[in-house]
Amino acid sequence: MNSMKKNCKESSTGRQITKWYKTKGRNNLPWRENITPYRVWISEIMLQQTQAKTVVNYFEKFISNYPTFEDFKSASEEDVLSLWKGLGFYRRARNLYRAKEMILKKFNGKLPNSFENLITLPGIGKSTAGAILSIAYKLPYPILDANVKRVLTRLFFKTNSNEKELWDLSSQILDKKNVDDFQQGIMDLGATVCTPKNALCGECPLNKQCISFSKGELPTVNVKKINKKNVYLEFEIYEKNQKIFLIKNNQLGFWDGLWIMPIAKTKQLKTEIIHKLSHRNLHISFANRSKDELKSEGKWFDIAQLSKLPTPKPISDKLSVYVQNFL
DNA sequence: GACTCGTGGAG
DNA sequence: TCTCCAAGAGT
Repeated sequence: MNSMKKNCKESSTGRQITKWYKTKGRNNLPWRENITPYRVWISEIMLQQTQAKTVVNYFEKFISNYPTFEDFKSASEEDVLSLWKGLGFYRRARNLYRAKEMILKKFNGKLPNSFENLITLPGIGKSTAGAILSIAYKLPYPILDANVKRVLTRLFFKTNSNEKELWDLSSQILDKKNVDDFQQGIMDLGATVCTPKNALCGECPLNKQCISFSKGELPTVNVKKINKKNVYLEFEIYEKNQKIFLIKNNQLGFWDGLWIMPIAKTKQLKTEIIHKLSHRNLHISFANRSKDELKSEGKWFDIAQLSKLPTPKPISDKLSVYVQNFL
């Protein structure tokens, strides 16, 4: 009896979110137009751990290259990485390629519409599967991204909440009859109203039932402390006849699959630039070398090719100097 | 279950 | 400048 009452109240919360979304949601996000499973899939992968604003340009560029799954079929891993250049978390791009190959081989070229099949695809976990099922197929599955987590922990005042509890809450408040709008709504609510700092509680449609709001206090969240390591890298620049020599990286433990310059085996700690990764601070320097010293396995690239080549940010920046001079 | 993967926005 | 943190998944 008690749980029935609870469910009733919670699904009304879901309807309030859906209602709020229809007038106050973000209505300028490209993946919300012309919704297809393919477009939802691409956007959801790009949006993992990445703010919507950052994704917009990458999504539009990707879609203009591959408007439909049919167009995407023949893309190579390198093609996908090129379109991912600068977006970060490049494993997503490689997994997107692998997933595409699996869809062709195992699912007859159609993105699955069942949870069990979706999560077998590389790069699609529980939350992304839930988003695809909800938004593309209108099936009531929960999602639990950073926005939903924040909204739920505050709404129900869950201090140091555990994942399972939040997944249960996410399932319970679902507006099953309007899952697509509801899911986008709860994410918008987290992104624009229930923000990490300076939340706009006065504008929140849930403020009357929000425990945190009534307490005038936010639940504590456990913050992971990251021990950042300093890494010193000297890149070797080989140039001849308007060409630059690069190697496909698989040795650093990050930037896998991207093209970089050969790395010098120097013990001298020099720093031209500091590039910050999520878990390391890279102290980077560059050294001009003559091609006689070249020993690495790699390829010479015309300078004209470099702008499209998948390279990590600091390498792209360095190479852009050559591109500028070349033009 | 802790750790790792990138880059940029925002305060 | 510095810190937090983002439509998470894989190992």
